[in-house]
Amino acid sequence: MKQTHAVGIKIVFFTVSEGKLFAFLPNHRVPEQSLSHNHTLEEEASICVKKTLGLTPHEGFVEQLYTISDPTDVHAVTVVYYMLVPPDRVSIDKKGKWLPVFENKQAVTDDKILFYAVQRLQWKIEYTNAVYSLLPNQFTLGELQRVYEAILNKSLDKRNFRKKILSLGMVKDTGKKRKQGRARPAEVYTFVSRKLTIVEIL
Amino acid sequence: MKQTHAVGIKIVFFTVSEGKLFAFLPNHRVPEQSLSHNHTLEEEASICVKKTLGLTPHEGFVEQLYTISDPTDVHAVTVVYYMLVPPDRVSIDKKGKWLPVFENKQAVTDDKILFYAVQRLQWKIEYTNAVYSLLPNQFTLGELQRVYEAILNKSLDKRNFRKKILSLGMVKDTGKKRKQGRARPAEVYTFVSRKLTIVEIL
DNA sequence: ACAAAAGTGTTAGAAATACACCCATGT
DNA sequence: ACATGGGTGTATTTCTAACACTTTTGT
Repeated sequence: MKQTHAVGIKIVFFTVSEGKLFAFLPNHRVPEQSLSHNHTLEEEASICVKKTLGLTPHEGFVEQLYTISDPTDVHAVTVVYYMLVPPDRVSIDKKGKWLPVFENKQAVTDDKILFYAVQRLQWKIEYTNAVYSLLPNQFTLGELQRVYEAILNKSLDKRNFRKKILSLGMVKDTGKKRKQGRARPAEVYTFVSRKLTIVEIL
Repeated sequence: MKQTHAVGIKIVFFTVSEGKLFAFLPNHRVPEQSLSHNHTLEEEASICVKKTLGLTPHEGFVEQLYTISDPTDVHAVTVVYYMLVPPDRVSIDKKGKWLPVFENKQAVTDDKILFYAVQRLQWKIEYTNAVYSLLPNQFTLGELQRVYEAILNKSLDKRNFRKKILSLGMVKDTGKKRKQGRARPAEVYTFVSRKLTIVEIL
């Protein structure tokens, strides 16, 4: 005799904007959805992404975090994911629901999930190219650094950062330059690969 | 309207013995069990551990790996764990069901799960004291090194290994010595903590 | 001329790696 | 005496971290 359970998924959506890490938390909650029959978890996650932000999952980077269970909850079993959302796909009308992760002082229902997701994200960007999904196709090293700083919540040394990134070979120079304001134009880079890659020094 | 799903758990049991990493694979399968109502995943995992090997989970180290889904499977959703089993709790009569992970050439039904579990385990022991659960309370550095070598599937330099382990402060000297065979008696060590600890150099 | 961000090298300390011999015991 | 596993130190290389000034552009 087989027993069945209500299964849900939760997705912590992250984006970086104005030098800050934001999470999508409408009503101070992590978006959640029930798993339907005939759907895999991945399919259901796609639907959740679509429904919540109007995106498809391959527009960002999605990773499964872990699975929790609580027989007394609406969902006896909940599979938790996080997704990195490119800032240009964040629509303005949802602005109020994106909370700055490190500054927010409001209570968040799923704060443990949120903090764990942040930690896993911080970890992930240290040894993979996962940040590609938080930057447009072309970007400057300054922009890249600001994304790292926003996620790690600390400032980094410019020279050491560039040395590291370039030695890892995760980005390549396009030869183009971009002017911004009244500053010196910056070199424009692209990611060598826009798929998740373990970057390690051989 | 809420839909429900059959949920299962699978546990990859590891142990180290005779200098080799073994996984418990009766019928070349990873042990599996259905989640019952009123049980959390952790409770169900405990029951599975008990039923499969006659142990309680706190006799070893248990970690959740990830959750997979297949709507056409007996279990639409399966949560995968691995557990490190102290070798002295491995009973002889189950001997034939423990397969040597790196030497085994027989087909294993859940080989992807198995290999992923091995990889996560290899990773884990690099920055935590998780191996405590594969050693008795008292052990020599030689025994500890053989456990690392079995899991990493490569040999390590004795001097560098000892330097590293001692500098991490995860073990302490008991002052006792243990004679084994016709060799020089070895210092006996214990783990500073038998809880999972992130070991890093400050 | 000045404000703003981009770009660039060196040095010192820490950590990782490679490597070979003597020690204490049992047979 | 010899076989077995235990124990120890040094030199090299690599990685990390700290640090300040010049360049190019717009105003």
